[in-house]
Amino acid sequence: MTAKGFSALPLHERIRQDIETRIISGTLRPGDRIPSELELMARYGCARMTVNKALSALATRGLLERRKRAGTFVARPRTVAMVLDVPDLGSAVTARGQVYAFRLLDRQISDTARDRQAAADLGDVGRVMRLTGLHLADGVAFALEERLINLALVPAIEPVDFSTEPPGTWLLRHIPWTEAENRIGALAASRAQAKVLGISPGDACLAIERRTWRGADSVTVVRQTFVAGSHELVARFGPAGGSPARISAAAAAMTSAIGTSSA
Amino acid sequence: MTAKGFSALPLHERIRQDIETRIISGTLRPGDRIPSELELMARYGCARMTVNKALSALATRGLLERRKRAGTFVARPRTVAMVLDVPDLGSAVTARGQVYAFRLLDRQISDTARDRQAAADLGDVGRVMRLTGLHLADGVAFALEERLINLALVPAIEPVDFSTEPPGTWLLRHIPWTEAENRIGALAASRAQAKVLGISPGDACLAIERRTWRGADSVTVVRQTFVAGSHELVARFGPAGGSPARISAAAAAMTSAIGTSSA
DNA sequence: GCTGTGATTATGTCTATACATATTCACCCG
DNA sequence: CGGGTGAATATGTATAGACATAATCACAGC
Repeated sequence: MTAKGFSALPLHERIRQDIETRIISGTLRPGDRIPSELELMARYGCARMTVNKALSALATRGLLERRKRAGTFVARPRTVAMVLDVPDLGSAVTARGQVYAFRLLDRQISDTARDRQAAADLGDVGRVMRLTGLHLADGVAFALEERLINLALVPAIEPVDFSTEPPGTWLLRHIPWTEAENRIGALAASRAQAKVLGISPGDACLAIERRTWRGADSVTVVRQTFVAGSHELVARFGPAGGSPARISAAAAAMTSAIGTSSA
Repeated sequence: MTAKGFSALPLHERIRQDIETRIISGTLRPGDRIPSELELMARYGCARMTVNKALSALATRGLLERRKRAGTFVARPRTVAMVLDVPDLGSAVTARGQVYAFRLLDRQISDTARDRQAAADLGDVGRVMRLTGLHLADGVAFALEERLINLALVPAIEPVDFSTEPPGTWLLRHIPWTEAENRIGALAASRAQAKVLGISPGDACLAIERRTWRGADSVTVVRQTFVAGSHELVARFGPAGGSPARISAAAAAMTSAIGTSSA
């Protein structure tokens, strides 16, 4: 693009966009070799470090592949790693203009020596806290949360009252973690789940299981069950700097060609 | 000085990891100001450009915020960004030791001038191809795929026979894209969806809608509907360089404390 | 013909320097 | 006392050169 007539952009950025444009437009095809840094440095009339900065950025983004001695090549797209935004539930609800609340349903202190399930989830860590609660938007339950917390690692949470702040937010603000894993799937609501969520048994739900570690120790394991349609996860891959405006314009749901979902 | 310790990683990478570790572990908290490039350059005993490379990388990743004259600050996290692996379905099935196959159910050529739904999904792009097909593992259907393809951008796909390669894989191998977005949710199977997937209407399904762009143009929009339990997405945040071995050991499912799901 | 080895080459990293740019801070003037 | 102005400061960009590293290519020797 570079709609700016002046050289508003730094040089390495213009070089990057120039090459990126050639890849996107198909002038450069996957597997093609692009000129060496020395050649590009002559072509753009700049130092090699400047060319290097542009090419390195494109390589980091996966558009180029660089091999020593061989040269720089347009990458062949393979499996893709996208960035998944995992928002705080309270913030997400508030951002939609609704009132968020968390209601604690149950709270128990257990021990991995007696509680085999907790031991399977957190490892043999000793005392654990088991929480069950509901996430509400405008007073309506949309997600059920079941959580295990390693009390040896987070003793300060034992006396906390979660009426003002849900446990996830409390942990996020108080306990740093070094690793986390989300598993995302779908399930049919059990009878008990359906009852507290106000839906029917067997109804579709989105299930997210999140585990966090601090170094080698498990901090918490949480399973959140969302009523279908109440929550959506968005993962992106694209130019640095966030989502283009186009995406929101194209957000109309794709209606099923098979199921003319009449309801 | 520049004591070349025999570390495998380059210096700017070690500096980056050092600072990143302090942020993630909480030693550096959101809003904290970190030392200036001049101070860090003295502390690490290197040139400013080396420190700059490390800090710029962290700023690009959103972990730091840099303001001229003011300094460099730990960014306040809005959402937690995790890395979501989006594997090729065929590879994923094969990796589990099953036989993968794709069966094309329907194929139509349409036009956004007449097909308002296609126009809503891809924009006013002219001719489009609409595909419907099934993904099979060991001969059993586990996912339904409904796809729209912008033929103006991908004319070469029009004569392709998808008996050997599903359309997603074909596109991945032939068409580079610059942006992609996944939306992940749950839904109840419609009557028609249930029929082709061999499940009952209303059964829980995991729904993934993926859009890809090349520059400003839509390439394809695809909606995949997975039978609940047949497919799981995994997103991670952790030390750079892949998944720790521990995760596979901790993969035991967390049984619901509420719903003693007897089936 | 095959293999190993060394020269060649392109990228990777790092340094030292210079100037540009944006903000903040302190000071001076009205 | 308030506001404008210039100096100080931290980052942003760019350069030129140096050495490191890895992969390839060509050639010599078996």
